[in-house]
Amino acid sequence: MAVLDPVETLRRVPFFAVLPLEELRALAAHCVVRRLDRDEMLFAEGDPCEGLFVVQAGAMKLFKMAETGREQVLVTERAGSTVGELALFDGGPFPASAAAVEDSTVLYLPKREFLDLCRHNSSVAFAVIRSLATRSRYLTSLIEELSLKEVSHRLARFLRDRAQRYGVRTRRGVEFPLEETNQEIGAEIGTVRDLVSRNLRRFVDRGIIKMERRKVIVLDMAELEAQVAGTKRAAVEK
Amino acid sequence: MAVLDPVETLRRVPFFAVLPLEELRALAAHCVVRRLDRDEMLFAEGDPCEGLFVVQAGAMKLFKMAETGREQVLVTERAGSTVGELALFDGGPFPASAAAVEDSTVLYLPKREFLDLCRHNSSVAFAVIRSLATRSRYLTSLIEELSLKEVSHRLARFLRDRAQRYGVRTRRGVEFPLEETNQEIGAEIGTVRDLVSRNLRRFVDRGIIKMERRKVIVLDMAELEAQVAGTKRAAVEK
DNA sequence: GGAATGCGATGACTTAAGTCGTGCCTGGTT
DNA sequence: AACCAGGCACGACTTAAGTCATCGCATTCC
Repeated sequence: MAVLDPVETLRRVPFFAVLPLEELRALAAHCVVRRLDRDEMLFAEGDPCEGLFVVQAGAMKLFKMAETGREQVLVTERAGSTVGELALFDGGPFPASAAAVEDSTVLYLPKREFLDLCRHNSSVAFAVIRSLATRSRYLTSLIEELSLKEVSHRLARFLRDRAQRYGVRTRRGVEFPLEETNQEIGAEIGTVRDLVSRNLRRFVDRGIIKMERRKVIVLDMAELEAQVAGTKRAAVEK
Repeated sequence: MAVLDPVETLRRVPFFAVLPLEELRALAAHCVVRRLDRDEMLFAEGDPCEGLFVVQAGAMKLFKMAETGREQVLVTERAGSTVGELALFDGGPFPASAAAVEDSTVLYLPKREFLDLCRHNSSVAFAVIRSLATRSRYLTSLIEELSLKEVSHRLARFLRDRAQRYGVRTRRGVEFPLEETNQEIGAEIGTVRDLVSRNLRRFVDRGIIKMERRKVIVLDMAELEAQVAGTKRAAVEK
């Protein structure tokens, strides 16, 4: 794989995209590249935050972990997304941990340079605001799911999202690969390995999906959507 | 009650506090005051967002509601806090509903004026960024609680927060009023009325707290703290 | 060709969470 | 004083969620 150009990476970040080339170059000059193997930690919850990370290749997950080992993924960021800006802005420690989901590279931009840029360039600041708002909106919907929906609905939503993003329409239905283990899916939708397995099987039994090795085929998209819409019990029709 | 001064209200908002008096006056001139009775809705999830609301008196809750009627409070904002800025920045509809927790008044500032201000005044923009970051941090901790902690721990945290904010140390322990109904507490910590009742009783039985009318007395703060720290089962000592 | 390993499947069980119904206070209203 | 409504208490029950242990199948690694 060719060495990636830091300038191109920065340009993919929504709030740097507005900068002219020479400013991007100046920023890139302050960046340090870091490679991470799969599952390697980028930082841990509680660590002090000294700069901004930009995902250049691969993917990073932001997650909370309980002493029991159970984990909840907050968000997974891919190329062109940033990690750690939250702690950077309010000055506190990282609110969650970050680790590579696959082999990845990230750029590290020291706090100082980034904050100066935000302070002096209002179009960057404004774009940062927009991206923080989008993130808050996402967190809000995660709270809604965890609090008001059951595991099966969260799993249905997860599958539907994958189908929309990576799905290919074939004569059998909408197909997409499922790389992660049940354990990882559990961490994303807020439950454990076992329940992911059981609920997947339930979907298969009901003819909503079909599973082949590391691949899912959605047979009945309408029914999958209906599952997503569900809420906790009592919503059962009378 | 005397009529409140809009300028004073705006000055309490962290990201307006930096403005000189004449700018605050100019902003205030664009504001419309609105009174709400307890439980009156300010806006509903999905409504388009046309401006920013600033709480002047009373308190507004931001919440998600399921068809079953079950509700999850995201955050409660009091005087000097804003409501609705999230949708304003990313241009989407409101991600949650808002209603008055008690009789309240809010200022309404049209989108246009506020966005212009953010775009042209970088110190306001920067302060907005900081407040969005703080809010995200809060949402993150709510997700952690909902996903990784049990109802009793969430209730313990709720009680501890109240004790810290409103508690008065007496010879019996730390006392504070508990205005809300079990229903409302449930909506805040992500459960139903019944479980709040049962878990409160459990704390009373164990001698951690004592309840009198609309008042709570924390008898054993150390134990309450220990409860807050807990996670889901398996963490039980062996 | 095993041996080790990690993951998925699954049945049996335990427990927290949630539901339902009833009855009792308490505070406010007329 | 009598009444009513809202909220709380509580016991009995149901169910989703989670735990545990076992088995089997691929992959990978010597």
